[in-house]
Amino acid sequence: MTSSKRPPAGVLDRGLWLLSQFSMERKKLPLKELASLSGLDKATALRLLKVLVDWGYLVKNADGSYSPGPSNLRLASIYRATSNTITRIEAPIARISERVGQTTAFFVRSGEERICLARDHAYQDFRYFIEVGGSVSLSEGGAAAQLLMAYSGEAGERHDETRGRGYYISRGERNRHFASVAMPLFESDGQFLGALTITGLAVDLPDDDLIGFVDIVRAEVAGAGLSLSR
Amino acid sequence: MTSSKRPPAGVLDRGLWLLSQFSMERKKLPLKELASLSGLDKATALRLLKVLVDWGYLVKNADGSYSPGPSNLRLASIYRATSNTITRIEAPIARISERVGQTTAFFVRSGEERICLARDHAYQDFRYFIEVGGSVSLSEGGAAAQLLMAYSGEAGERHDETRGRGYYISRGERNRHFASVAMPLFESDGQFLGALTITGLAVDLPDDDLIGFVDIVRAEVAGAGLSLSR
DNA sequence: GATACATATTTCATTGAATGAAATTTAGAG
DNA sequence: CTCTAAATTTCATTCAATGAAATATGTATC
Repeated sequence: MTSSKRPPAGVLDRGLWLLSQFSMERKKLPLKELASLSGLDKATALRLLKVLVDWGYLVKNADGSYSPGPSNLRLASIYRATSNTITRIEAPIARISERVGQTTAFFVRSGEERICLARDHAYQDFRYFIEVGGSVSLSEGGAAAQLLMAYSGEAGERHDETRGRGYYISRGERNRHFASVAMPLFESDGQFLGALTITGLAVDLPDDDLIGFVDIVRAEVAGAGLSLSR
Repeated sequence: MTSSKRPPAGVLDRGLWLLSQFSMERKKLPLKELASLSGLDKATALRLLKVLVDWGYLVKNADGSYSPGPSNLRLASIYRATSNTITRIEAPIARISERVGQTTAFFVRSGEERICLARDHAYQDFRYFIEVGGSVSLSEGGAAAQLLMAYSGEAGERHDETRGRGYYISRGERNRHFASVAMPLFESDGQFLGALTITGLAVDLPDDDLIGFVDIVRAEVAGAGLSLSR
């Protein structure tokens, strides 16, 4: 298992690059694997890992493998406290999912990933996991990813279309049986914040229904001083 | 405002050192302040900050200041998913706080800090905040901090006593009107996990009550395969 | 309990990335 | 528009980072 990408140059970049190797699918990784996944020499990786463990961003498990550590909770809780977006979006999300009877979630772009900042607590389909903090590569699609790309300056005809339309509908793009509609969310001053999505079983959701959701969302987020266009 | 401590040497250490400057009290910091707090040259700090922003561990606000970014949520959610301690302790915590009618929380040591991994949802006193992810320096006391020091190999008569006693009671140590009892939590194989604390208004909680809580906790955590001694 | 294999850790001479003082630019206040 | 403070860029010097090789540790296998 060799690395898919070349490792970055700087030491701090390399440390964070190591952290980026962890995911919900790869929660625990031994040195060997971290070295090969990251493309770093194992001695180099080992030195960086020591530092990350010292600071609590990773922990070294009894079996010698590494996994994310408690310091991440610390920063996450500060992040949550500063992000007024999260606090403001939670109430609208609850009302939207109530009204449409489907899963509602909010995503932001971070680098080449999309991260879930909030989701409703009501509709948990075991076939379709969305966790707060969960992230997937933008290239792995989904409505949220397409929308985030379109509204964060990505060029291309497909993205032009999305921007013109003001929403993006996907059917089975990321998860075979599901359909989603994603909408851009803007601060009152016009700043782009992220993507709000409504997802449910494809068989329950013809395109017309998904398009109809847009108006519901527009109405609900307005109460929090947010809008779907600049 | 000059730095209290000398900055570490390695680049990765320095990057994480910068991250450690943020806290619930200092959620947003401009370059100037980060440089002086960390003791790093502002050019050096700026370069490191760029990297941290690129990876989403910090965000640069409109006013030029920095604060923790969404990538921390990503790692925090992986951490939460790997930490079976958190999942196992949540149910006992809920039952304990129910039985004793006070705030119950669980803390681990990370470096020179104590981080809250879990707390009950029942007793939220606005004068006594404990947030999941919240952290304070071990030196700033509190029962949890004293207990974590005693059980993570710290030397000293005070810590010997705590280890001998098997719990630590504080009255107004960290927060004037409150009293707490902290107990060590062990994995079934004897591994020390962290400190479980029960906190409430000092006037409601004579020492005898606090000591009585120990047996309740012992009984409740046993159900999750945890114990209060090796 | 000895042997072999795989993974983790340490070492150290070489190299190139990190450094920070100074110069320059940008932004806000008056 | 001018002044001041903060942010950013530059670049010659230096010191921390590097990684190949040697060594150690752990764990299956016979």
